[in-house]
Amino acid sequence: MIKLTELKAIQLAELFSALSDASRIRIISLLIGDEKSVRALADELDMTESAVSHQLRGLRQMHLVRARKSGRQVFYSLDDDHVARLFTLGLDHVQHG
Amino acid sequence: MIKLTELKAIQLAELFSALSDASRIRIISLLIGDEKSVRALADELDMTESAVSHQLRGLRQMHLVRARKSGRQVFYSLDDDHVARLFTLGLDHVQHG
DNA sequence: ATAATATATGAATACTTGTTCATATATTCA
DNA sequence: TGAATATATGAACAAGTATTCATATATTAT
Repeated sequence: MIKLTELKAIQLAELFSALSDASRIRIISLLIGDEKSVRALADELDMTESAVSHQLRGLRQMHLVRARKSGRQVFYSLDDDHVARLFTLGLDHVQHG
Repeated sequence: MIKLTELKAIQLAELFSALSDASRIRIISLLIGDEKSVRALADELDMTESAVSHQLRGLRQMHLVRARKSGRQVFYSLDDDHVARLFTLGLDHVQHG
């Protein structure tokens, strides 16, 4: 048993919420290893740039991705290695589930 | 970049969805290390047994918890160690975020 | 300055989800 | 058998969410 404050429980739930959508999961899978522009992501995901941009905002707010602006493009990458680790650990669970 | 089928993306999102609610996070935090009955969980969480039971069903379906019936009680525990690892990895991210 | 391109944002809508309440099932005890 | 206890389930409602569409901001090129 791990003692959690209500605040930490909410923050943890918010973190996992950020990963709880297939579009965001696919965005993260594309960002593992390199950075990509919004348009590149939208093309590969077959989503509108607007939808991708909305999702990226959520990921940014949870510090899962970071943005780097270059000219008129914005390149997104994973914010830290926790993200890829959560991703691959989750994938493990799904595969041996 | 990790190549994901759409099915796997959906399954991963479903896994994280199962962890995306503060009540379920608190349930899991209570189950790390030991098993607990539905009533014990409900008491500690200050939730109705019905609400806890509904949540446990979702966790069971995602293979995050398992049920052991003993008499008229049902004792729940974490299904495998992936769960606790996802939990503590998430907690890490929240704390050093 | 104007046009074109890349991204972000607000509002609206359709869809999903967590809880409550009432009820059902299962088990034990008298 | 009948009463009591523990858990599960279905329906319903409120609250949250992902996408679309229209529009806004920012940057570059002419």
